[in-house]
Amino acid sequence: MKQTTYDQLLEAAMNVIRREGFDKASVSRFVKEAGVAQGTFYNYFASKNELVPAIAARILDEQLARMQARGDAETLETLVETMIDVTFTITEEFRDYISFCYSGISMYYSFERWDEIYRPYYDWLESQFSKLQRAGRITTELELKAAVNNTVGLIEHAAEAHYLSRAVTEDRTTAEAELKRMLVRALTI
Amino acid sequence: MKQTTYDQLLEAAMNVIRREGFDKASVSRFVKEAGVAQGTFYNYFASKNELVPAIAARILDEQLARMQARGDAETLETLVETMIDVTFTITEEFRDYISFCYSGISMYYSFERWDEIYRPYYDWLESQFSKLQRAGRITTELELKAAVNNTVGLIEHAAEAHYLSRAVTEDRTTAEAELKRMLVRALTI
Amino acid sequence: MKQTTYDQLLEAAMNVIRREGFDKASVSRFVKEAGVAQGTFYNYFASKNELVPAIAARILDEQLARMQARGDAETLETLVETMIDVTFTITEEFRDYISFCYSGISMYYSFERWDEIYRPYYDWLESQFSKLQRAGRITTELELKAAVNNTVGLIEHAAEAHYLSRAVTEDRTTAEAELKRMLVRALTI
Amino acid sequence: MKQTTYDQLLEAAMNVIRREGFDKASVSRFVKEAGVAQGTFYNYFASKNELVPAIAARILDEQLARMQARGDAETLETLVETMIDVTFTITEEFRDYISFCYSGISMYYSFERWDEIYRPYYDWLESQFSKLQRAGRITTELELKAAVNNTVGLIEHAAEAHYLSRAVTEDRTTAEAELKRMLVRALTI
DNA sequence: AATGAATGAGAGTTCATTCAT
DNA sequence: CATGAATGAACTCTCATTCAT
Repeated sequence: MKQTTYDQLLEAAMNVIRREGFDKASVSRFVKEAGVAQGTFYNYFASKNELVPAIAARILDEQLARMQARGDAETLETLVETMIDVTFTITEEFRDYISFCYSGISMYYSFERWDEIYRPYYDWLESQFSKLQRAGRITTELELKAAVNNTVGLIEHAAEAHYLSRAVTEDRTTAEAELKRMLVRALTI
Repeated sequence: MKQTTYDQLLEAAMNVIRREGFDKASVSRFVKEAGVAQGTFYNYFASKNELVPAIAARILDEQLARMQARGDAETLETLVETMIDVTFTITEEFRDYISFCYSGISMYYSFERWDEIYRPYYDWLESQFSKLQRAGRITTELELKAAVNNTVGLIEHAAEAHYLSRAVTEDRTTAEAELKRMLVRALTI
Repeated sequence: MKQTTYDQLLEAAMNVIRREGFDKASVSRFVKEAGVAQGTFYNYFASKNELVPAIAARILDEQLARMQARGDAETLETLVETMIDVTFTITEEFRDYISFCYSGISMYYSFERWDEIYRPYYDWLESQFSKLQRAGRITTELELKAAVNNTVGLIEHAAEAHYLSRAVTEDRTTAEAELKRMLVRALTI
Repeated sequence: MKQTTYDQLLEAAMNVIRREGFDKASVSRFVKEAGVAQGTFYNYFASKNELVPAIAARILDEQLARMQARGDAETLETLVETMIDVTFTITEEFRDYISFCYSGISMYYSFERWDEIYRPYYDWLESQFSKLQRAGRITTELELKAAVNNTVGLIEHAAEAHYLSRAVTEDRTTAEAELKRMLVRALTI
């Protein structure tokens, strides 16, 4: 099955960014990599900036899909473990794009755009938390939405600290274990 | 007392960013705002990029100074409260520069540069945690460095979610309370 | 009665120019406005430039038709009055296209193209002058073709000064009266 | 004496327009001709469009200077003769720029910009007319400002018809004579 | 230490036009 | 006749940086 021009362009853009870094990321590089004309880019993206949320969405979609693929968790421990594991793996895989997306979105878009992209993930987690709460496996001391927010934020921060910062020296297993312990302590009844 | 040209330039840069946004941030704007010649900039900064860590450091120094000004905390609750309060206030005050710094550093520098800037903050918090641990006020279940890292990350994430994202609708007091409760649950004995 | 694609395109182009100005005048705008495909334009116009004389001709045809609709003038005064009145009205109505036509024709075509478009108008006026001359109502001191040329030019210049320039403050009635007086003085026996 | 960069650029732009026509007129051609860098252009002109009124002003300044160089006219005939002669000569000399200026100004500027450029010329002519009127050599039937406006317009139109249109076949002497006769008839007592 | 004119590569974007369907 | 994706040259303009004064 033939790849669409849109996919060609998105993939090319991601390759360029991975290989040459954010600085060299330019429309002219993208189209050269994709093997299409300069003008073709603008048939698919209104501007260069529109590439940024497109990449971000692709990563988050992938992340959520992997979490959902594991099925609904029976316990808080399992849920937290899944989230941590998938987030760390995704962060490792897509480390080269994550800075790019942060920079790009904060530069060119309001944070509402972030929320829009994160929305499915937040909604899914909220429903998971809600279910566990009804099963008596999560504290009712915490407000649900805030807990969701803080959980996602904490896991992401840890994964980024691990994979984007070279200064963190502990191994992944330790980092994940510490993080899990902290989260379970925070959320358990 | 006369302001040094260096300070003039740094302040001018911050004014431009605050007033005109990240996109308009350029050396030519900075020097116009500072009222000096184009070439003068390069007597003080090796390149435009050097401005980014300079601004980041200025913000983090200010943040740490305010935390330290409150004196050593006797309890975990007090420490967490102080950190949350100061971080939220700083994030509010300097919200316009935070994206700029993230973007700039991730674009032009390795994350080691981040660590270097954060180092005094981490060190201070580690000593605070250590002291509280010895006083039996923090769990010994968690590895100290990881706990420090995760704590800073969680607070920062929450503050940024609150001030940089317009989608979060809860008020500051609620956000802070939820965050504190979660952190204390995670860290307390 | 269904409008032909040609007319749709011409009308669309005129709408775009009127609404969005000369700068936005491009084939892609025209076809979007007309609701046809990009390629369709080239079934009706050899190139974008061909639109310019098409619009110019449409305006001049309309102008001449209105003058002729008033019937043959018996006196110089009546003729001059008719010409002035119609020219001022047309200039007002089509002011948005006049710059476009001037620019476009001078850019892409020789002035012979102008003459070609103006030819029917000149010919008609020459016959009118000739008739009045024979009736002893126009001086024979002036060479006919030159007088025709100068008359058309003077009236057009005045109308454009009135409607395209905001600096002219006199009202239309005054401007027309002064112009008529001047022309009659120049042409009368 | 060394030519300033500004003059180099203006002259280069005029050469390019004369040699290659309006279509090829682009900033990159101008700077190549002037032998300076692309960016240098923007040290002297805020945008490409700013070149247009600059050229227009240069031409009109030259025209007025030549008219004034002939000294104050004693009779209407002399004044009209001078104006016609100078305008025809200037139009011939600068014929290649005149379309460019018309197009450019009408495209990018309000007509107020035209008035601004023409102002010194109008003012001078008004004072000349006024003087001749007091000397009993010009009719008082016509309103002064309108007469000035119409006179300038008529002469310009005739000169442009002569030099920009290839269809006009009469020689310059005849064209000038006809024009003069018409104007004197219109303005004389 | 300060100046600011000059640099020139390269950015994002637009556009008229083509052509296979 | 109509389509619209693809083209790619050309455009204006910005920018960080240099260097003679």
